[in-house]
Parts: sequence; C-alpha cells; structure tokens
Amino acid sequence: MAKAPVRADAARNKEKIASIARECFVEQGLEVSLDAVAKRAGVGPGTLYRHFPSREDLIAEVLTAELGDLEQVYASLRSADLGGEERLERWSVALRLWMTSYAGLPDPLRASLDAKAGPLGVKCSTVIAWTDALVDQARRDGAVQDFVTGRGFYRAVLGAAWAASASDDPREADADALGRFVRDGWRAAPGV
Amino acid sequence: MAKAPVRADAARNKEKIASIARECFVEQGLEVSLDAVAKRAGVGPGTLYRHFPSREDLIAEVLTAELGDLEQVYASLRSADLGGEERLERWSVALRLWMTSYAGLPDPLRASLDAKAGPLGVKCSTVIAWTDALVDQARRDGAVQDFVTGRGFYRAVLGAAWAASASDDPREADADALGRFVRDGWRAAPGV
Amino acid sequence: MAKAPVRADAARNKEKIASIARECFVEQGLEVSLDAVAKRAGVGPGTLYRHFPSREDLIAEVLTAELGDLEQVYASLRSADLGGEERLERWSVALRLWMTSYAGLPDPLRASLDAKAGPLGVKCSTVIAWTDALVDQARRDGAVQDFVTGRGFYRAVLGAAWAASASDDPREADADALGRFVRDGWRAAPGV
Amino acid sequence: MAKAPVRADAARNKEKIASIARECFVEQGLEVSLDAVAKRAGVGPGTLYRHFPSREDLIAEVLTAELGDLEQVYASLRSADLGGEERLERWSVALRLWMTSYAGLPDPLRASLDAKAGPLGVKCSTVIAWTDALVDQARRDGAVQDFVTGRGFYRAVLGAAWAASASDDPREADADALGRFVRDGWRAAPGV
DNA sequence: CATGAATGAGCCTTCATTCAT
DNA sequence: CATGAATGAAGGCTCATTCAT
Repeated sequence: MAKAPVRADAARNKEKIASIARECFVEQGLEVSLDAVAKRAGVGPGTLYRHFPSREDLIAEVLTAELGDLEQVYASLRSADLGGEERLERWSVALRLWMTSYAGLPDPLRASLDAKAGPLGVKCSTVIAWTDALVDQARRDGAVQDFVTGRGFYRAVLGAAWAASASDDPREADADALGRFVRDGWRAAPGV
Repeated sequence: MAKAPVRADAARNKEKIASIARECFVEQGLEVSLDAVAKRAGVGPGTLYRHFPSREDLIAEVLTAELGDLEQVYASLRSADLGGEERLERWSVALRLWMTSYAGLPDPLRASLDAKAGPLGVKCSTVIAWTDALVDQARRDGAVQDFVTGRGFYRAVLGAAWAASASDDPREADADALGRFVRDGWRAAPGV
Repeated sequence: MAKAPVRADAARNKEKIASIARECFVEQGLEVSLDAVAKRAGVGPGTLYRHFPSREDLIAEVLTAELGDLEQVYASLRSADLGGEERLERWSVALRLWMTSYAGLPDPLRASLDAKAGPLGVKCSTVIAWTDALVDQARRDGAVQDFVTGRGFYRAVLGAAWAASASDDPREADADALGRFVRDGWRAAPGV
Repeated sequence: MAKAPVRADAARNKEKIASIARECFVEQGLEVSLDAVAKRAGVGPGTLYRHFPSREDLIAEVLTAELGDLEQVYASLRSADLGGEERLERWSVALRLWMTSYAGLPDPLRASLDAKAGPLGVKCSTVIAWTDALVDQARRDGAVQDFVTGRGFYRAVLGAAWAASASDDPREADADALGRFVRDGWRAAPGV
C-alpha cells in the first residue's frame, strides 16, 4: 500500500519553483507573468501548473516561508513579559510587515478573507488564529475594546497596510499614521 | 463670449458614454473592457478614446456625479448643528460609501493619492480639502487627536473601505467594525 | 458669370496648411499623421481634406516650392557653357537632392512614375521633361550612351537616391558611390 | 548529443506558417496583416508570434528558401568558365530577381543594410559576402572599376530593383534599362 | 465653406491554461 | 511525470476618411 512515492526530482522542482517565485515576487510584485517565473526556474509552464494550479496556490506556498518568521514573533510575544497593549501593538507591526512582503500582497489576502476556502485562506486562518489568541490575551488584560475580534483586528491592519503601500514611495510616516488610526482612532479620548 | 463652443452632438455623446460607463462600472466593476463600454454606448472605440484618453479619465468623469451627492453631504454637515465628533463620524460614513460606489474603486483612488497629478487626483483633492475642513472644525471642538490630518483621515477611511469591500458579500457588519477601528482604535481608552 | 470667387480666407488656409505640412515633412518625414498636420495648422481635418483630398495632393503641393529651386538649376545648366557630361552630372546631383528633400519622398515619386495620372505625376512630368531636354542636349554632345532616356535617367537617379537614404546615417559617401554607379557603371571601361 | 530536441509538431507548425506567409507575401506583398497570415495558417496569433516575434523575423525566414536558389546561382557562377564581367552581370540579374521576390521586399532589405543587427541583416550579410567574393574575382580579371565594392554593388542593384518594381506593372524593359545604368552608367565611354 | 466629432477595422501583443509529445 | 508548443480571446490604441453641425 505504497502511499505516494513522491519522486525526488518532483519535490526538488516544486521547491525550486517556489524559491524562484519568491525572488520574482520581491522584485516585481505579485503580478509577474507565471510564464516568466517558470522560465526563470528552468521548467516549463506545464510543470509550474502541475504543482501550483493557480496563482493563489503559488502565493500561498511562498508565503509559508514568511509565515515562519511571523510565527517566531508570535511565540516570543506570547511568552514575553509585556502588557497586553504593548504586545498587540508589536503584533500589529509584525502583521503589517508580513502583509507587505511583496507588492500587491494585500489584494489576495483580502480575497482569501472573503472566500475562506482557497489555498491562501488556509494559511491565513492560522495567522488569524494567532491574532485571536493575542487579542484574547489582551482582553484579559483589559487592553482592548469590546468590539475587537482577531479577525477584525487582522482586517483592520490589512486595510492600513494596503492604504500605506504606495507604488514608489514607502513613506514610513504614512504607515505609522495609519497604525495610529487603527490603534487609537481619530477621536479624542472621551473625557479628554 | 463663446468660450467653449461645445458641439451639441459631442456633448451628448460624451454624456452618453459616461452614463453607460457608469452602468458598466456598477454591474461589472471598474475593470470592464473599454471596448465593451464603447460598443454598449453605440460608439466606436475611437470616440470613447477621444473623450476619455485613459481609463482613469473615464473613472474621474463618472465619479463627478457621485461627487455631487458627496458635496451635498459636506455642505449640510458644515452648517449642521452637530458636535465635531458626530460631524466627522457622519462624514466618514459618507466618504466610505462614496469610495465604494463601484467594485474596485479604492484601487485607483489610492493610486491617485500617491500620484496626485492624474485626472482622478484633481477630483480627489477636492474631497480631501473638504475632509481637511471638517477635521479642522472638529479639532477646534477638541474632538480629534493631534496626529489627525485631512489627508490621513481620508487615507484611513479609504483603507477601511477597501478592506470591507468583499467581492460578493457586502458584510455591512464588517464595514461598521472597521469604522470603529478607525474612529476609536482597538486600544481600550487609557485610564480604563 | 463670375467664375470662381475664391474666398480669400480659403486661399490663406490652403497656403497655411501647405507651409505647415512642409515643416512636418522636414521634421518627421512624409509619413506624418495628417491629423497632426491639420492640428498644427490650426484647422480641422475636414479642411485639410477639402484642399488636399489625398496625402499625395499635399505632397504634390509642397513639392512645388522645391521645384522652384530645381527649375533655377535647370535654367542655369541649360545656358551654362559646359560639356554635356558635366551638365548632366550636375543635374543628377541636383535631382538627387530634390528627391530627398524629405524622408520617404522617393516612395511616392516612384508611385507617380508608374501611375502617371496622380497629382504628383503631373509635377514630376515637368521634371522628367527637363531631364529629357538635358539628356538630349548631352546626346548631341555625344556624352551619353544610346539607351539613355530622360525618363530612364530620372528613374535611375531615383533608385540611387532611395538606396542612399538611410534612416539615421546620411553617409554621403554612399550617395556618391551610388552616383558613380549610375554615371559610370561598375564595368571597367571596355578596352582597359 | 541532443543539441536542439526540436519538437516535431513545433517544427511542422513553423514550416506551415512560413509557407503560408510566403503565399501571402506573393499575393499581397509584405504588408499583409500578420493576424491574417496566422488565421490562414490555421494557428492562433500567439503561435505565429512565438515563432516569429516580429514581421522581420518572418520575412527573414521566408527569404531563406529563396536564398537557397540564390546560393545555387552563386555556386555555379563561381565555378563557371566565364569572364568576370559576364559573371557579375549574371549575378546582378539573379540578385535583382531575389530582391523582388515579393512586393515591398526592397524596403526591409534597405533597412537591414543600415541596421545590420536584425534578423534580416544576418541573412543579407551572407548575400553581400557572396557579392564581395564575385566582385573580387571580377577585379582580378580587371573587369570592374576601382570604386566598386561588394556592398556598394549590392546597394546599387537594390536601388535599381526598387526603382524598377512598379505596383502593378512589372515592366521588364525598365528593369533592364536600370540594369544597364548600373552596369555601364549613362556616360558615353571616355574617348568615344 | 470650415469644423472637428465620429467612425471602425485593424494593428501588435500578452498570458493563463491545455494537451500532444 | 515533465515538457513547452499551441491556444485565442481580449487588451489598448491609431488614423484616414466621412458627414452632421
């Protein structure tokens, strides 16, 4: 009952494609021609298609690597001796950086939020679960407002990440300002 | 004093194109084929191109109509007997609705924020100016935090509008939640 | 029985168009968009079309001015105290320069040679007649071979002018070399 | 030693396209719509594009067949027991016929003379090399004038071929007359 | 008579996806 | 299984010519 005798060369190919795709995404954004990726990886488009039937599959695969870094941040924040507020603030920064690993990433991320089934949706639900855990932890500290959920937090940060990502000009300031909106809101604190 | 002896037929055609384009945008989003718009408007692609050399020009034109509604909201808010907070909150809702008039609108809006020169940029700077005025008014009421600018407010609402706009499912709830993030932030009020 | 009360403004317009067209031809070659010419002349395309129903008409008109210069050369050569050979050689040079007044001119000139009826054909037949006269004169001096006709001479020079006209690089040398082919042929003189 | 494992079907397709293109060139000249060629060959425009990224590539390919004939002429002339003059004369005729295989061919040929890099330039440099060899051979026989080079000879014949090629009317006579110009020049032999 | 808006076929190119090899 | 050739429907854009104003 041999399960799946995954051929070594096939596995190598898949990995190769993913690693090249990552380079392309970094250099040219997520809209690169898949043909170009295949060519650069030294395989035919059919091979790419076999391993990653859709662009989203490829993105999901590539994002796994970055997910590793994010998980480390998550783990360290969980155990860190920090207030809930500080913890969540750091998480939102890490989240935003992850969401902007490649130009154009926020778009498929949003799509996967709405249609949860896709390959990206699976990856993202992990991140949302982490966010949920951190939000809960913060809630126990009384550090977040009642309406805040992990999913909502994730979506809000995603919107800010998207809005801050300009084509040429990174404008870190804008990203920071948007972070403040999401964290503090524009409204002057009641009673101030 | 014949400044622009706009020919009647040309004007009619331009208006026709814009109105058909609006229909197409509503039905299929902003990515529709321009040739399809032309065909449906009963004109050749060259005619469409004459009036609107780029997709952005067409979007800008179509958006002008919606801008009229928004201006009314602006005017009424300016003169309304409301606290700065309430005023800004209502503005943010109107802004969001305007920004999601068509599927895919937030994208060109963001692009026009970064490259201010385009035809959309011109339209949008008006909206930003209105936002600025309302933010200033609210600031005099002590209703907004110091870091808030009109442009920043606009961008934050845009991000929320984008994040809330799903392909199929409007999910009003999400839009509201995102509105709260932008208004109140996730952080529990200091001192709570 | 007023014949044709050629309106003054119409005449002025026609002249204006021709003069602007000449500028465009010099700068961009004969392939310029007629719309562009019209726009630069400050008239509508319809007006241009009324005066010059085809591109060829426009070229023919513009070429008339250059024709004036060429006629002067012709007149001076006719009366000059020169050998038939020298005379014809100088004519071939003048002819070639006229034929390359604008980039792309040789093409319509050749077309008008074959379809003699067109507006250009009329102009060119004058030039061919001059050439004929000079060839005859030279023949009486025993300076040309028997097979040479005015038309043939004209066509041979046209071919050389076309072949010498490169896009960027004028390469006068090539033009000279081609002139020698047409004058002397590649064959070593018999008896040498 | 599999150097180029050219797929059989691809090769067949490429050949098919080239052969259809040849037909179209013969019937309608070199300006045919490439889409039309593709359709007639029963392939999509993308397939044509894959094999021949530019019109020039297609022309170059099609010309290769004719080149075969020309090479045979070259080979037979090289070894023929002929005087240099006769040899070169025959070559000029073959050259002219090759240059007028299709309506409009002289234009890209001239372009490739100036910008030697393109796909046509490569093919043509072969022909020029052959011409050079024949000119040299003729020079050793004392059959050509000093100023004659292979390249110049080629260009002169090209100019004559262009000038002789009318749209409708082949006018063989004219072609012959132009041939005489290039061979003998219009000038009566010195000393006559 | 001038105007310039309208036409609309046609150009080349791209690229996700399929399928013969 | 890998390959890469083939597909073919768009896409945006141009411009000589016509004709309503």
